[in-house]
Amino acid sequence: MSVVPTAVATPDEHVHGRPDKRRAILDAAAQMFGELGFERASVDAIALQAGVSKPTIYSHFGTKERLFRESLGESAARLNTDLMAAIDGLDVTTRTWRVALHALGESLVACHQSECSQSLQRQIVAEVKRDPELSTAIRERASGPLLDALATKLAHLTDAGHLRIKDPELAAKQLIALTNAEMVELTAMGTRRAAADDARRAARAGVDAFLAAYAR
Amino acid sequence: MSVVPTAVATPDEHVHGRPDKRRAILDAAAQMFGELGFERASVDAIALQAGVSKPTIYSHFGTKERLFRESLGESAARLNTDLMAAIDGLDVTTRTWRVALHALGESLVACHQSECSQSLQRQIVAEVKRDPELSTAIRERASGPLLDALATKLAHLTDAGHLRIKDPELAAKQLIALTNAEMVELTAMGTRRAAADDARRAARAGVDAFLAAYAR
Amino acid sequence: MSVVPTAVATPDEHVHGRPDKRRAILDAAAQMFGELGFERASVDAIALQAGVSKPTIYSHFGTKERLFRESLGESAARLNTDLMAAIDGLDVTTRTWRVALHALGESLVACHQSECSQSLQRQIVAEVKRDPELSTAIRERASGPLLDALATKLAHLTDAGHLRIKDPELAAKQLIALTNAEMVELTAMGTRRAAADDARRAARAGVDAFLAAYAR
Amino acid sequence: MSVVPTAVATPDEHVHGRPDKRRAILDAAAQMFGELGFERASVDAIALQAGVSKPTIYSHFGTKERLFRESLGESAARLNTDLMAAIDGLDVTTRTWRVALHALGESLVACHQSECSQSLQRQIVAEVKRDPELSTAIRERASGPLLDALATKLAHLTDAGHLRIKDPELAAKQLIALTNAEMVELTAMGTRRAAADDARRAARAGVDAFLAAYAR
DNA sequence: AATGAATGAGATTTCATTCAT
DNA sequence: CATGAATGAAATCTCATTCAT
Repeated sequence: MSVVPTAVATPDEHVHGRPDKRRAILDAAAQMFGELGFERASVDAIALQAGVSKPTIYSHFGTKERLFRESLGESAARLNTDLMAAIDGLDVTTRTWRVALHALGESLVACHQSECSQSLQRQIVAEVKRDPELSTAIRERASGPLLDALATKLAHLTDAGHLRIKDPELAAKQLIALTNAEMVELTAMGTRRAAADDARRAARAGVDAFLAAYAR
Repeated sequence: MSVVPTAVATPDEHVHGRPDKRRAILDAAAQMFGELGFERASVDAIALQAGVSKPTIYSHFGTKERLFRESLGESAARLNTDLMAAIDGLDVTTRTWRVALHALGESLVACHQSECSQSLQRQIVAEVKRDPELSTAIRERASGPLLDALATKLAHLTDAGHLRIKDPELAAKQLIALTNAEMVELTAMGTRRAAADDARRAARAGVDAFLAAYAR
Repeated sequence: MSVVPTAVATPDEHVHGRPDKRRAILDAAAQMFGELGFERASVDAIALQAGVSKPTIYSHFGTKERLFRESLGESAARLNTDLMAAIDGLDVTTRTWRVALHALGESLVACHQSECSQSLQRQIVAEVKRDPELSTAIRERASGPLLDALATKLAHLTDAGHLRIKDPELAAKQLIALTNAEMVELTAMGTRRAAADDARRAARAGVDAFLAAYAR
Repeated sequence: MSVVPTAVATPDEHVHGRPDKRRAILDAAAQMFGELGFERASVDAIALQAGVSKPTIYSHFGTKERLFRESLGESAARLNTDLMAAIDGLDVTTRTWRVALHALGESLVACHQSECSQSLQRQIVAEVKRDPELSTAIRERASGPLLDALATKLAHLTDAGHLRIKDPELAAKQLIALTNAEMVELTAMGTRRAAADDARRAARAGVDAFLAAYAR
């Protein structure tokens, strides 16, 4: 059902070939797809970059399309790990929860403008119309869990009496939207990294607005 | 300096060819590029769709790349017109400014999920890395004016004592971010249109959060 | 019968259009064909260079092929004029006929490495297989008359008791062959001009060999 | 440095692909380029003639241009082999050296009007302006060695007291020029083969003139 | 008579994919 | 299992040539 293959979730059982070749291919694919997009990244170039032959790629992944999906799945998983780490780090019990929320905002912004996230976003947006399941896959693997975790934290903050939130899931989406509100411009649509100061200020401004709306 | 050619701004002076063929080509290009993206949309297909021959396209636009840019420029201009109309419609003087702001939010959401906007966004995000000037061009033609106009309106609302906004430009970005916060999920990343009700509710929720943060 | 059209021989009666346009086209054609050859010289480029529109070219010459032939015809005629002038200048009656013959050799070499001659040769050799009549046309317009005139002069020198030649036509060919013997290398196959000194020395060496063979 | 690739000099080490396909491609290329020239010979036609697919050609040679160069290199090498064989066959020690020199003249003429030589000449002259290095390459591979070998032979004949030659290199060029003096006309600029008798007579006439100039 | 505009045909080149070894 | 070699299909772009004005 999920587009992202099981092999990503359980990389121990290798479907095909030596795992190191598989790794090399996926790394090369992530790089090439990230830089050039699905169409412009040629299987030849990926094979060259990975140091394997083209048929090896095909024996492992069957199709350029499937290789692409697996590559995206990996990137999404990696990004998700980073984001979840940032959210898990939010301590809602301390009195300094506001500071912690600001720190979380900065982490979200940092993740958002990471090379991994930017290229992932580019690839998905570019190809999602051709393969709408990508949307589902990514939501299940990255956005969904992220929002859930964040919503849970916000609910806790509400329970603790710090915030006044009725729909935590909605609030989570709004928090993310607010922290990223300035990033489109600062990163020139994902073309370049924003200066560290600018990113921090943008995150702070987003969290501030969020607090203005929801703090008790 | 601007990537978007002058012909878009002043469509009266036809650069080349009979204007109707040029129109047909641009329409076909907008459709094909919108559906398939730059790479997968072939010039052959565009020519077929436009009912002209391939060389006609090349004699008008010289390059697939240039045709793409002109097509994007047109879409951006069209989208900009719609958005500006929505913003200009916001009456900040009446006592019912809250109602008006909610209506504006709905308009923004409607524009955002219009086919034109969605496909424009797809195309830009997909190709901006290859041609970073696209980012500048679009900001100058669409996002920039839109944000300026919206910021001005918000400043007026602040002047009128309704809102409490220090940085209107930032607030404008946040308002847009908030109204769109749920749209990514509702449109499945721009893959489908949201139900009218859902869109309205999303817009309302965004404006409500905005008001919670900034209403005096 | 002749490939080269009458219009070249009698440029007064213009077949089509104003003669100045015709001139401009032929000049542009000579230049483009000379630089790029028949295939690579596009009619577009010739029209641009001539400052006329493409249909004008077609209304004057009907076909790229015919334009090419007329252009070659003109070049051949021009080259022939130069060569005939050089040969006519040979005074066989004076006692200094050896000096005159050396001067003639130098003239032949000079003509041979003129831009006109080189490009003419390139074009003919390149296209003669596709259109063998070119060979006939050029022989009739340039090589033939040249050889005849030169043979006549050599016959006169024989009559005057200076040379001992049985077959003047053959001797004429040999004289030309000898003066050009070194030119292939000196001009790098017509790619560049030889230094004036080298050209003169080559001509002298050729005439010397000719005299060694045929002087009484 | 040399345009002609090493693969021609050392055809044992195959650069790419199975050697037989490479051979078939080069044979087809030699034929098509020889008949039609660089521009008019399409890669499609060469692939068809060779019985391979177009991408195979590109995987072997990378570019039409490179295929052309390799093809020319082979032709030049083949022609050089023939010419060197003819020259090596000249026995300068016997009393019948005059007969041998006439035989050599006939061989030179025969080589000159061979299909290989004619088409090689056509191709080089046609393309040398676009790629002047062709001139160097051919001189190094064919004309140069030929002239050297011939000059050496002529020097030997001078040493043996048969000829009186100061500059053997120059004399070699002149001998070739003289034997070919009539061939331009006899072959109609390389369009057709001369009758055997005519070719023999032309060779004889050229050698006779040479002897008249240089025999002691 | 001259032109802007249009086109059918064909050029080179690249790509994802599959055999045979 | 991995690969070198091969290919069908399709891409962008150019050209000589012709209408309609």
